[in-house]
Amino acid sequence: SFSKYDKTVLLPRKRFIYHYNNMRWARGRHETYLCFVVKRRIGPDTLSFDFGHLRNRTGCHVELLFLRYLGALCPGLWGYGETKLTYSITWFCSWSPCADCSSKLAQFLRQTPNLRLRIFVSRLYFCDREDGLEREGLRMLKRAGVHITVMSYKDFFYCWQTFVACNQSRFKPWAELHRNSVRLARKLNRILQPCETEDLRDAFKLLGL
DNA sequence: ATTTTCAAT
Repeated sequence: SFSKYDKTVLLPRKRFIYHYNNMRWARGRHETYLCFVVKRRIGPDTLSFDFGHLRNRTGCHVELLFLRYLGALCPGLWGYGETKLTYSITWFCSWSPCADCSSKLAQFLRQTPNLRLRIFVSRLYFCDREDGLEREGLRMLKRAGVHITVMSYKDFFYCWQTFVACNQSRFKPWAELHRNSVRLARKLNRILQPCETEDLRDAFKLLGL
């Protein structure tokens, strides 16, 4: 239930820096953090509705934990007719989702068209193999309408201001932040480019075959 | 050149 996480507690500075560091060899990050902002859409306007952060639990990746809390975070998401509300969620995750989470998220989002999701990630989780399931998972999310982006300086800066107990201290970027972000963004772009077989599938679909 | 990864002890 909602009370299981304390949304009033901000992330300690060191924890944020350690877990969101986008270094190439992120040794020992055996946890994943997810900072989120929930916005309710009313007509053309969006209103910030809630924010906070979550950490994975043993046996439950943080994305699926978030889905568990979704009903409490977005009242009216599953209403009928007039009572059905539209939400936009932006989350910032220290790792990109695994194949299983991507698949479950994509499936969930297809069933919930009144929910928009934007995902920022600090690092790419198991995305080295060309034919890896994690890569395909990210493409599935894209096809389900999710915008996935690698976090850049402005995103880390925003998270620092929003989710971290920064006590008005300014965000100090670590060495290589920008370089790593650019490298990972290029890698993600290559991953998200539809592969040849998908192009063919789309072409067949257009032709009605 | 190679290193890690929502742990497993």
